Amino acid sequence: MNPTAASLLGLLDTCGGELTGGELVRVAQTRIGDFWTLTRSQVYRELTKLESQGYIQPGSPGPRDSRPYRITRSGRSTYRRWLVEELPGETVRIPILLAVAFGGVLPADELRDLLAAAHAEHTKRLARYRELYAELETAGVDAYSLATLSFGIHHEQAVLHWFESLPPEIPSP
Amino acid sequence: MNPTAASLLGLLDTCGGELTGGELVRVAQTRIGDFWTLTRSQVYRELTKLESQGYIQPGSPGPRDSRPYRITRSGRSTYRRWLVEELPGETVRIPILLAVAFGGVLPADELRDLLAAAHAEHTKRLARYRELYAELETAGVDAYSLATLSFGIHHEQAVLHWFESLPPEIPSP
DNA sequence: GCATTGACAGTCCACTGTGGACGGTACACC
DNA sequence: GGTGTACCGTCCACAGTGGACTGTCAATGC
Repeated sequence: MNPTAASLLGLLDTCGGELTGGELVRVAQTRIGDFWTLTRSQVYRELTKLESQGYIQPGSPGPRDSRPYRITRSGRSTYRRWLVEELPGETVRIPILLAVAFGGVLPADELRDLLAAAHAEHTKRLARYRELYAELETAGVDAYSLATLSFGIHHEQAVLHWFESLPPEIPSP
Repeated sequence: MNPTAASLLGLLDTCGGELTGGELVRVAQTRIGDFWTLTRSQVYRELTKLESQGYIQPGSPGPRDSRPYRITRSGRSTYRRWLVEELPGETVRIPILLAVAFGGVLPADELRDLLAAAHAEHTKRLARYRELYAELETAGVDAYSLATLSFGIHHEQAVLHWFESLPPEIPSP
């Protein structure tokens, strides 16, 4: 079991019915998209494997070759166990830090532009998260969804604080 | 050019000499390991490609088939341009958030244990970063290295704040 | 001296994750 | 009805991960 498979099973488990590959991609985008990416290719590959492992079951085909899947009893217990026993650690890949790490060899104005663009990007993202949070909160969404979104907010705030804490030796906006 | 290739060129550029694959893995671990992972397999694959592209040049072989590489003029200009023009966005993959997102279907005590373990882990990491920061600062390391480490500190602080901000409905330590 | 051992340099492979190209199908709109 | 478009799923090439494996050197102990 890998995280992608587990998240697909999680989505199928918590949707209370059947979802096709395309629907899973969409649902994943809104429900876990901010901290976990599911691409279409990945989703369909995993669905094939999950079916062969008996963790999901296809329902009756819909339009355009769409195949809705439903989680099985064994799929449910497997992914829940995976969540608590085999959860991998987080992986961080932050390209902008590469630019900072090697920033000493870059022209000062280019590094500054780079940092300014990233700063603007994160500012926008934070604003979007906050807005979304307010919406979901008033909509009475469950605490778990709010908690993951709240993580995003904490993260973006930290990034912005970091930008603003850069010492004057580093050309920053 | 991909981020891995760029970071290898960056390391070769800023080391002021030659490095073998093994040395690159080690140097990467200490210099950029906290926000970018380089595995051995990846490093050697990239080195082969970088040499065929003329971005690096092998020096005279050392013991145990070790091949030190030096960056070329074209390698230098290519990766520096990449840094400012083609830097990809950050990718975040945080498995613990999967457990939170689907936490509603988990037994409360299991979720709590999971969160407690993660909290302890991040607390330790933050302490380590802070220690390292103090060391590097007194050692008079350049501002760029301190800045990347500082990012790690901001990130870990944010994660811990998030843990502590979880609402009582979510079983947390 | 020589064998054993262990660390190290690099190779290889299977799997996971990303991104874009592609073909077929249904639906909406004229 | 015919056409465009959005959608469903497939496929492929590349990037990234992790572990198994070979060969080499050096230290250690006999």
